Amino acid sequence: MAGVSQITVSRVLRGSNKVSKKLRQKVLEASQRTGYRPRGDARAMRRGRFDRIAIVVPRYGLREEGRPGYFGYVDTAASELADLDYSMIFEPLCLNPETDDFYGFPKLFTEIAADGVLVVNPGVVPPVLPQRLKAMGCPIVWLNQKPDDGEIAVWTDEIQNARILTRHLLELGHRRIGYMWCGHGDHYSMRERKEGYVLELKERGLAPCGMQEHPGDDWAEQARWILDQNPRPTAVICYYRALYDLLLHESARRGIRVPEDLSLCLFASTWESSPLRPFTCLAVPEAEMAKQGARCLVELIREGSISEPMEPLVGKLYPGGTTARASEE
Amino acid sequence: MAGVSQITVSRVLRGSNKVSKKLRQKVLEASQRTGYRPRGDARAMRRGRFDRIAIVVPRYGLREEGRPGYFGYVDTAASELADLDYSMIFEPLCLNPETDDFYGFPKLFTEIAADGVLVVNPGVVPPVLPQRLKAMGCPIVWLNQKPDDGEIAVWTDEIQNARILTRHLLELGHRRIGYMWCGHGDHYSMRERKEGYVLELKERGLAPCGMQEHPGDDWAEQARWILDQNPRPTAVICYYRALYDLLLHESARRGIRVPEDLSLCLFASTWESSPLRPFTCLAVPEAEMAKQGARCLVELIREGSISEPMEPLVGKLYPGGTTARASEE
DNA sequence: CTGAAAGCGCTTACAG
DNA sequence: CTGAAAGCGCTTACAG
Repeated sequence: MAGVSQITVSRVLRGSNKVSKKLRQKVLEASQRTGYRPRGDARAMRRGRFDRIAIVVPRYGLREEGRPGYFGYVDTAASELADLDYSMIFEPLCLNPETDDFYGFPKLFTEIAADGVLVVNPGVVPPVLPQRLKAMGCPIVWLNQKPDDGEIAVWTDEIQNARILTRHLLELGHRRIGYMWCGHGDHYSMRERKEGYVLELKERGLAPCGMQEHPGDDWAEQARWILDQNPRPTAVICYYRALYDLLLHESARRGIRVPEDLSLCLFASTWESSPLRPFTCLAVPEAEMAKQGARCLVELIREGSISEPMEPLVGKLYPGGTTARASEE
Repeated sequence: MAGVSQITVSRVLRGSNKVSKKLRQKVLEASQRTGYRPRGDARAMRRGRFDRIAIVVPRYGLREEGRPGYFGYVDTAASELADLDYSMIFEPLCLNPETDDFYGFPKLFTEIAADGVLVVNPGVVPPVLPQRLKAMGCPIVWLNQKPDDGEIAVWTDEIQNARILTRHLLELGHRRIGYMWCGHGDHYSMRERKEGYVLELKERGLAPCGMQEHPGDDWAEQARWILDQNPRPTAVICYYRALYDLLLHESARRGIRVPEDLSLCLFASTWESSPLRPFTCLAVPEAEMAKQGARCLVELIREGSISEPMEPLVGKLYPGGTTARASEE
C-alpha cells in the first residue's frame, strides 16, 4: 500500500536508519492509514526469541483463593520490563496440596512462549516447582527469596529491616515491645524478622515481651493474648498487614487508644506504605526487588550471565500516626 | 528422535486421537526424554490466532505508583482463561496526566500479540484509551464498568450493594448512619453507592448524617469531621478500604470503641473479604466479574458475538466484628 | 539505500 | 492411520 517492498516496511517499523526519508514517510503514512501492526509471533519466530518473559506467583490451593498481596511485584516488574522492551506473560500456577502437583496443565510447561521466568516466592514453595522450572532450560530469577544452590535470587535484609523498626520504637522510649507473627512456613522473612527484633532488643539489654514462641493459626486469639499481658507491651510490631489489622481492631474494641496507650507498627509492602496509610511501617522494598529481578533476568537472557553478584536490599522506615513516644510510667 | 515424522509429533502433542498407540507411545517417550516443548509463536502463526489475550489496568501517573488493588481481577481472569486454554499478557499502561497520552510506546499498540483485550476500569479512564483500543480492531471486554455505546462490559449493581449494607445497619437498630467517601472521579460505583445509601435511608424515613456532600482530598480530615458530628453517627459506611483504615485509626486514637461505641463497615473487594478480616463488609464481586469477563471475551473471539446480554452482578454481605447492635440511647 | 530469496517451526489441507 | 508439501508473516543475510 505504500508502494515499497515489505522489507522496507519492516525496516521502518523497527526504526532502522538505513531507509531514505522519502520511503520512510510513505511507510509511516500508509501504516497510520491502515492501522497496520506487525504480528509478534512472526517476529519472534524469525528472530528466534520472544522478547517476553513469564512471571509466576505459585500458590497452594484452588484458583478461587487469590492472594493479591503479590501484585506489587508483578506490576513493577511489568513496567521495568516494558522499559527494556520486554513484555510479560502472567502464568497462574496453583498447587494441589494433596498431590503436591499442579492443577491442570499449565501452558508454562507445555509450550515455549517466553525467554525466561521470573518467580515470586510467596512464602512457601513446593519442591516440585524449582524442579519443573529447571527442566525448562531457560534463565530463571527468583524474587523474595535467598539464593539456593546456584539459583539467582533477589531478596531483602530482613534482619536489618527488623532492627530498624525495633530501633524506632526504642528511640521513642519503649521498653516493653511485643511482636505479633505467624510461625508456620519457613520463609526467610519469618526467621529473620524475629531474629532482628530479638537482636536489637538484646543489645539494649532487653528481652522480648508479648511474643509467642509458637503462635498458632488463630490470630485473633494471639491478638487478645498480647493485649492481655500484664504488664501490657507499650508497643507491638506486626509481621504483616493482616496481623496489624487484627491487633488494631482488637485494640479499638477494648478502647485502647492507639498510639496514646499502645504504639503499633508493621512490616508492609511498598504499595501498602503510601502516604495515605496512617500507620508506621517498615516498607519492604518489593518494588526495588522486582526492578532488580527484571533487569537481572534480561541480562541473563541477553548476556548469558550477570555481571555483578546480588546484594540484599534494605527497606525504609515510614513513621506514621500509630506510634508515639512511650508515656511515663 | 522418535523415528516418526514431525506431523505425527504434532498430532500427539495436540492430543489428536488419529495416531496409533504405538507411535503415540514413542513420541511421548522421546518428548519426555528430550524435554521437547513446541514453540508457541510457530503454532500461533500457523493457526492464525494466539490463544492469548492481553489484560490492561490503565492508570494515571508514573509507573512507580502501582495500585495493586486491581490484582484480584488480573489473578482471577488469568485462572479462568487458563481453563479455557488461553494465556494472558499483562500490559502496563500508564498515562501522563499532562499530555493525556501514554508514557513510552506500549507494545499493545505497536505489535499484534493477542486475540483480544480485557480492560479493567480502575475508576478513571481517559478518552484516549477506548479510542486507541477500538483502533486495534480486536474484541474488547471492560471490567468494572457500565457499557458505553456498543461496548461489552461487566459490572455490579452498586445501588443494590449499598442498600444491602445500609439495611444491615438499620436492622441492627442504627438510625444515625454516616457515609465516608471521596467525591472526585466519576466511576459509577461512586454515584451508585451513595445513591443506594440515601435511597435505603429514605425508605425508612431517615436522612444521611455524617456525610459530606463534596468531600475533599484530605481523608483524615473527613474522618475527624465525621467523628466530630454532634450527635455522632452510631455507624459509618466507608466507600472503600483506605477510608475505613483511616476512620478506624482515628477512632482508635480517640479511644472510641469499635463496635461498642461506633459500628464500621465498608465496601471491599473479594480478596479483602477473607475470613481473616475482622470487619463487616459488602464484598464487591470482583472475582465473579473477572470470570464473567474472561468467558465473555473468549466467546467474542471464538464466536464473534455473545449469546446472552450482560446482567449486573450483586455483591455479598459479610457480617464481621466491626458492627454491632446500636446501644440504647 | 533498496529488494528478492530463504527460512524460522509449526499445523492445515491434501494424498495415500 | 501416516506423511510430504505448502504456507502462516515476518526478519536475516545476501546481492545489487
